Amino acid sequence: MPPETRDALLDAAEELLDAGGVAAVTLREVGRRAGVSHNAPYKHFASKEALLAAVAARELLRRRDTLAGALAGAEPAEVVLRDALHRYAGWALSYPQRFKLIFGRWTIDSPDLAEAASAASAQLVDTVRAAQSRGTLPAGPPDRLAALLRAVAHGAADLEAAGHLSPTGKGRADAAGLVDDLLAHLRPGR
Amino acid sequence: MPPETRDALLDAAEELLDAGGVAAVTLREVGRRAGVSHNAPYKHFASKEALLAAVAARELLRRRDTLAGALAGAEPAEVVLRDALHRYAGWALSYPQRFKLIFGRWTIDSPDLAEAASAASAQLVDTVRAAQSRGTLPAGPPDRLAALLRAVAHGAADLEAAGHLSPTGKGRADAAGLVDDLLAHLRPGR
DNA sequence: ACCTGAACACCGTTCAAGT
DNA sequence: ACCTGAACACCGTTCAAGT
Repeated sequence: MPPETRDALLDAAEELLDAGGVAAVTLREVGRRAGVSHNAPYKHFASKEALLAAVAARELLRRRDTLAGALAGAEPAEVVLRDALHRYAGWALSYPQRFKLIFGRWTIDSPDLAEAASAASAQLVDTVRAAQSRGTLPAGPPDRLAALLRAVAHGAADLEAAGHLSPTGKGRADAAGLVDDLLAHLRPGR
Repeated sequence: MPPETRDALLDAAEELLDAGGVAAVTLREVGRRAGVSHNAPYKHFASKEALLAAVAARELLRRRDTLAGALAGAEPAEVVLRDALHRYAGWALSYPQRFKLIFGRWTIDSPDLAEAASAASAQLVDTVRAAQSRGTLPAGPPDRLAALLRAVAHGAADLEAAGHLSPTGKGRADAAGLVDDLLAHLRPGR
């Protein structure tokens, strides 16, 4: 285990991010919490922006792994798919600051990250294809269908996190419910 | 016209926001651009956060007006609806920083804003209801259907802005296309 | 290779004045 | 009522050293 300060810095940054948003993560406070000088971070990250990118990268890789686990399940494709979309929305609502960090500035051009993202995306497309051949999703290009499903999960979670989902109580919708609505509308033969 | 410095400050803040994101809007630079001392903003806004909230508020009210215009069109409901959703996504992609500001921190609890948001939402629901009675949208609670449509437009635009929409070229999707896909899937009788 | 302390330019906010 | 200038505490980043 070479650099253990590096992990301590990442942990401290993530903690500050979760607690107070990106504005609260301060290089100096990160150093303080990691027990090093206000200036040691520069030996591990080129800048504050680079530290934030590393936090985002770590979280994205974690997400990729849990998605892979969910999609590898033995259940029918439509169940696995619904579960994965619910998890996506649940994650966004549980860690809104990480969610916003990751999608707020996709200047993260590291090849591992791009690869992680496209691997996750490919897995989702595979599951969509499986559901299509089971007749639980309509025909059509599976990648567009996957993008549509993901857009709903993403948008509904973002709107719910921002409090923009029907604040008035009548037909109250939450992100998971909207995902279910879409899946129901997509079910063929009705 | 009472306070014309106030508008100058809002304009300067918006300019900085569009150019460099929320991190680039600095109270001192805002003052500089507005031709006042680094400190005059405090006579018009309680804090930097309050200035940003006012920028978000102004943009939200503008949006409400253009949405109202689009929804008041004489065309068939499904055309008006499609147009409004396309405009929503187009706005998000044209002004990503304003979009992120507005949905990034919905602590904007001013009553005018809440009212503007819910008025816009009600108009969208009305259009959905009209499309339903024309038979171009499936039955079901119109507010949930409206939330679903908005979630797709919102999520697809956010993902496209972040570069997360199928970076690989095959079944390439953009926000407007995903909105169209959803409307096509929702068309009853097929 | 990793860390420290001083230093610089910048920022948000407050305060005592000015008109 | 609106604005200014000095001041304070804080921050990102750089630099010259230390081990």
